[in-house]
Amino acid sequence: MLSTPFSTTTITSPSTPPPSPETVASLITTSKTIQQLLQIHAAVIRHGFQNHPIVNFKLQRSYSSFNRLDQSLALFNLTPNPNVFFYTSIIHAHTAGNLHLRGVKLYIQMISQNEVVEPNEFTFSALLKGCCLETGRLLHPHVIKLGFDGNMHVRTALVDAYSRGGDLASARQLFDEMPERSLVSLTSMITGYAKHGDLVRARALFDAMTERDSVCWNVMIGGYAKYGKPTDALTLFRDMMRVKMDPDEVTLVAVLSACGQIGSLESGRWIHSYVKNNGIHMNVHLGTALIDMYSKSGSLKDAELIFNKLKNKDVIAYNSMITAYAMHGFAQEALLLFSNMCRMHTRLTDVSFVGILNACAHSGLVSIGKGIFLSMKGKHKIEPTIEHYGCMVNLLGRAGYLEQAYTLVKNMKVDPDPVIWGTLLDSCTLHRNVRLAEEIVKFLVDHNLANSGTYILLSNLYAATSDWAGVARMRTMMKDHMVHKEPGCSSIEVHNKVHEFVAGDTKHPNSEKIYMMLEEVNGWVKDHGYSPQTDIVLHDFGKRERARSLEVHSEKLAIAFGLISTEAGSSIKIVKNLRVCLDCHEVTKLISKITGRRIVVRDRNRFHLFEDGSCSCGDYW
DNA sequence: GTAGGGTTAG
Repeated sequence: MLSTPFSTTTITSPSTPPPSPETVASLITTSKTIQQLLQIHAAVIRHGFQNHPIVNFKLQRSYSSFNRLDQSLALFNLTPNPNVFFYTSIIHAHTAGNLHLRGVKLYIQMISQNEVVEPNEFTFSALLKGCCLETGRLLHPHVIKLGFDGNMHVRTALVDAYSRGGDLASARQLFDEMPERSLVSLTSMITGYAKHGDLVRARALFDAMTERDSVCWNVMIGGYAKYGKPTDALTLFRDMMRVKMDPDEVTLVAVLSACGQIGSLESGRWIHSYVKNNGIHMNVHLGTALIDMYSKSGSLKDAELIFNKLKNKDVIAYNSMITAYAMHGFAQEALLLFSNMCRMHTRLTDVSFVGILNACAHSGLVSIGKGIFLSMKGKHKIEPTIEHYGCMVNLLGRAGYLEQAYTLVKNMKVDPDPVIWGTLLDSCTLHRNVRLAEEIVKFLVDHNLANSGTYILLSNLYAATSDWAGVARMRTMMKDHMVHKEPGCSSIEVHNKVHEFVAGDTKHPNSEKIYMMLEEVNGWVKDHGYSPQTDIVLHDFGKRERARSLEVHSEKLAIAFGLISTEAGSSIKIVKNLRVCLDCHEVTKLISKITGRRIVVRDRNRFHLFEDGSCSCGDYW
């Protein structure tokens, strides 16, 4: 008791008169720790103030601020006839803790009990904060009926509820009909657009703002980062720095995510230095974002350094590190972290399993992977999603257990997606299993699920087994059922500028030189006895496809550009949106041997480090 | 004595 100002000076000293409730109330507000607050609370009871409305109110607020909702609610329940202040505050405590249903219940209680407590505009602000769309729609008529819809805070909270919930039309109408816009209401509307991927509308509002604070910058940058526009995110971040708006942790987390997507180690390191040089607190969000950035930019070592130093690591930080190990093919390290998490009784998430199953898949650890997959539902009570099935299909298929993989797909509880069928077909090609591939393709065609990739895969398989009649059949089928698949796209960063290539791309200013380099490369690899497999397949698949039959996979273009635009001997780093194909993988190995360059390719699934003719994945990916 | 906008992983 001696450590608190309360106990030493005011309450326990026998020589001074007992404190007034007002004095106690003001002491409560100044308490810095939960321990201090508990001591003050004890003294409150000792002095018989526990029924004092203001003292109880303040105690409740303080408990809420320390996230002690249990104590908060107990005080509320002890208070006879709580007024609108007390109701509003306890509702706010619940909604701030994501317990909106209980907040609404308290609201219903206040308006339906015998002696009705009239809610005010503050009550609705509290109720609407972070609520879901349904709750917002439910409360909206109440707001109108009581005449609070003209209040700036309430109106903004409504705009926010609709806009977060995805009813952007209603949000926009409320927003447009506001008597005046504020920075906060604008940000709320922008957040709605940004969260739901309408970055054009978000940006239009953002550009029209007359004042901007860090929050709205963060929303806009974060929107770009989230919706696969990392270069836009970085460009906007540079604009932010140019106008001397200081970035905070939230900004940097978004920017790091963008750096990771691009694989831009240089920009990522710059952000890391910015954190160090500007005394920005390394919280778990920022740490996790750095781990993610470093691992996706190819530096597993830096990711590990951050992870080991990071305080208060949560499950997300662990997941990121496991994913990092998986991406780089370090299954044993991933398994070690995974078992540490299990030992600490950390509540694992679905992402933990995506990470660890991928780690197993990349190393062919079939029985361990199977065991972990089974433990998901059994021990951890997590229902596998399509992604977990995807990992298992990859694990089983790559390792040659094709029938097991196919059975798993046929029996899983979720609908298979094109990616999972693609994975399965890939495995059939790898293991030359024409029969199963045909069965799968027939299934896909019958169910209207086939895309151009499906036919190309089967066609490749026929070609690989010299079944030219099969190749011809696929050409016809492709003409009849043309469905497009995601185009391959690779990027490379040279001198702080990202260059993007799609298959067959001729848009780059240096295109001519790039194709000349490619010719040279083709000559080299032929001299090394390699003949490309894919060229024979794509001859006359209709007009569009004919243009593409001359195509070169995007990573080859990126590598060729890397070869002509970087110094001899330096590493080349490529980021690709799809998985690297067998042909490109073989060719890249040869290029690394012939040129003596290290070539790092990050594909959709993992890293490949090509060095002196071999790849870190051990040809297993 | 009570209110409105932003955060990470596949």
